Amino acid sequence: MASRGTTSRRILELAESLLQRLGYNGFSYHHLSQELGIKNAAIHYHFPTKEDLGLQIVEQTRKRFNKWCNNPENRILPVKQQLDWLVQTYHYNLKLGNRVCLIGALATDYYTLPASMQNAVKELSYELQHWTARLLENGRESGVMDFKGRSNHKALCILSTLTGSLQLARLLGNERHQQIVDQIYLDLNLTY
Amino acid sequence: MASRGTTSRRILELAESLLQRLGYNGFSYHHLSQELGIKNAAIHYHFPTKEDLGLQIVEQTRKRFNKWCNNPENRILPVKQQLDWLVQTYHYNLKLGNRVCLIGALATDYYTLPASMQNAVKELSYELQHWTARLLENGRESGVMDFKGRSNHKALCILSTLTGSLQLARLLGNERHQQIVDQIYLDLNLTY
DNA sequence: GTCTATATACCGATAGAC
DNA sequence: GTCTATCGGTATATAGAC
Repeated sequence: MASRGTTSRRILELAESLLQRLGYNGFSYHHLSQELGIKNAAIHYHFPTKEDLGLQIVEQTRKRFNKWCNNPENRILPVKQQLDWLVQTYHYNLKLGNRVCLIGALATDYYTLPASMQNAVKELSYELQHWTARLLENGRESGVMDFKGRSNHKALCILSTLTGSLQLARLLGNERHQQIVDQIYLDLNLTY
Repeated sequence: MASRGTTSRRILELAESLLQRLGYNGFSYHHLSQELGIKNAAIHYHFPTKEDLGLQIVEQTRKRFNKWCNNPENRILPVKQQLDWLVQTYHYNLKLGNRVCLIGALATDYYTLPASMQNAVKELSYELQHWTARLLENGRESGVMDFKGRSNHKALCILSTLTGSLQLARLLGNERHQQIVDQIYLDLNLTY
């Protein structure tokens, strides 16, 4: 199992990258072993099955997200800066090599995933949606931003947009992503 | 090659369904042959390689889209009805069994696709974006809808939202899709 | 146009030496 | 903790009979 050994971390990091670039069914232990300069048996030592590896990728992302959200320093940040952080998280995927977001990658492969991974990515998306809805609700109440309808629906809408944006960027050009983000801010009566 | 023989059409239809449910790397000739009650060699007779099959799926969708857009009966429809048609196209994927849209499915698998498919899906997304931008531009000029910024950016934003929405629906529940669509209409100062 | 049979490659995974 | 070696399964694809 993966704890914090260097090799484990290198495997996990590369696997996350490949998953978001090629999809869950698009990368293999062979890809990993070649690029890391080790044999596939070594990877199986750290992650016995591909399900173990995939699950840890999702759980790692969940922990990263929840850690940021629960950090008191971040919780007291102005609403707009918290939204900026969310948006930068997506933009970071683009910069790292046209990755799509983890949720989008796993959603399109969803019905081929082991149940443990399905449940984990469901949890992640639920937490993300909940946090974003609260953020927007606060933003509207405090007059920082403006939008119609329920904050929960607007949150779902914005998260869908960010998810789709990284995918369209692959087809229509990376500059499209920033244009879409600008439009989101415009629709919220904000400037990025 | 596939023309209009019954078997070819059955293969193409099932392959399209599997592609949008399981991803390009998530379905096989074995899946197809089992469900159609024929042998995988028969499928190779109609579609020699998986690339041939995948390419025809994309080209079929392109033709379907362009045929609708270029139909004079549809071109004279009120702007809102044309937008409704676009939105229903996405909703239809959901009804057919939680399919994601073709563009979303192929975008996440993009870097594992043969070049011919990459080019075809690029073309499709370009045509879709162009048509949607013109639709929104007309809608705003005629006072049917309202939004800030460039119509081209708003079009990209809405298409991203619809793409992501079918994916989030898998994780958060199908009812989320309609909520997201309602929000899109609300943001356009329209009612669905 | 569909079949049986098979070629070839790659996949995830394991046994056992070091 | 990493290696060599290999198993069993499945993938795409083809040859040739019917």
